[in-house]
Amino acid sequence: MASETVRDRILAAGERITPQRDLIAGVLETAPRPLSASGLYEAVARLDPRIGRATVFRTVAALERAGIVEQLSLPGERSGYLLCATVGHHHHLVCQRCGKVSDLPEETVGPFFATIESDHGFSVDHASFSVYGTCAGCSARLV
Amino acid sequence: MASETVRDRILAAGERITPQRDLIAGVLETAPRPLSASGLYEAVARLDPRIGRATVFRTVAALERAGIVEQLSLPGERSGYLLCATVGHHHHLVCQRCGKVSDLPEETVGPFFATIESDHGFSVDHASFSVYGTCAGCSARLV
DNA sequence: CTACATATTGAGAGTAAGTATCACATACAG
DNA sequence: CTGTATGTGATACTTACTCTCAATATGTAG
Ligand SMILES: [Zn+2]
Ligand SMILES: [Zn+2]
Ligand SMILES: [Zn+2]
Ligand SMILES: [Zn+2]
Repeated sequence: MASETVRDRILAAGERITPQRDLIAGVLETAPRPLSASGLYEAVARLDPRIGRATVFRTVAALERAGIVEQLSLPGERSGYLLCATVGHHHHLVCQRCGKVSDLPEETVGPFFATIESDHGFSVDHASFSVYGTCAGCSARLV
Repeated sequence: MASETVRDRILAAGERITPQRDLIAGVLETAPRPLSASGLYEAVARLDPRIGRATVFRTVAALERAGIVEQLSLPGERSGYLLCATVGHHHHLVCQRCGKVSDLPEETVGPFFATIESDHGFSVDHASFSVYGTCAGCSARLV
């Protein structure tokens, strides 16, 4: 089901489906946490060594265009590629203990942007950020 | 004065002062907007062509350790290096029209993090983000 | 002021991410 | 089924760092 959904989302975005895209989306879909460029390339190459490096990056770009993949980037760290269940641009909570990434819903972020607009006269077009910390599950386990 | 202040901040952080660090900090200090890796390196090399590439990056790292420089990074864009007046880790509003970067004060960000903690049980350690949009000055000019 | 331990520098090689090119292959609309 | 727009793989290239190491400079202790 999930696999079909990703396929559908790719098609719905007007992007073509190819075996390579299917495979790469599958790798991202089953990864428990964001994959680095090399991690993704290696995982893909393990399943099909014929896939070229460029295809991996082009596919990630296509999946980003389709709103299926988000790229996380943090200063001083390698960026990570992440397949998101949430449709459209959004933000993330990244647990530094278990690596789990959860989507930050609009209703949490909206009021923050509203504050920025009212307090600073700054009209927000776009933001891309991830918040790092400890998730509820890991906090519970630490008690 | 500002130059002395940066020097003092470097020393206060337990980092050594060298002519190269002084020069690089000066370039960052006078830049009207964040400099890319190559932009910074070229600007520095113009003032002293003997400075090595590695020294530029090592100096930026030292200035980051001293809390003087922040690195902005956004998926799909080259990262930018920025000398901040605000001491300590903080966040930025980046105007997409004039390039101006302003510091986002803690009182704007704090309640947002508090919401994340209360709504998601996620305890925030660290976040690094920049919000892109149009600053008050540019908005006024557009009326 | 001098000497010394320790940190920093510059040159240059090395690594990793990502892009460009182009001949060949394939998805999919008609 | 066919044609064309699009995607693919090999490979070379670019950009952004990082590493190494001998030479040098810094700041401190005497
Ligand atoms: Zn997501
Ligand atoms: Zn966790
Ligand atoms: Zn700042
Ligand atoms: Zn502006």
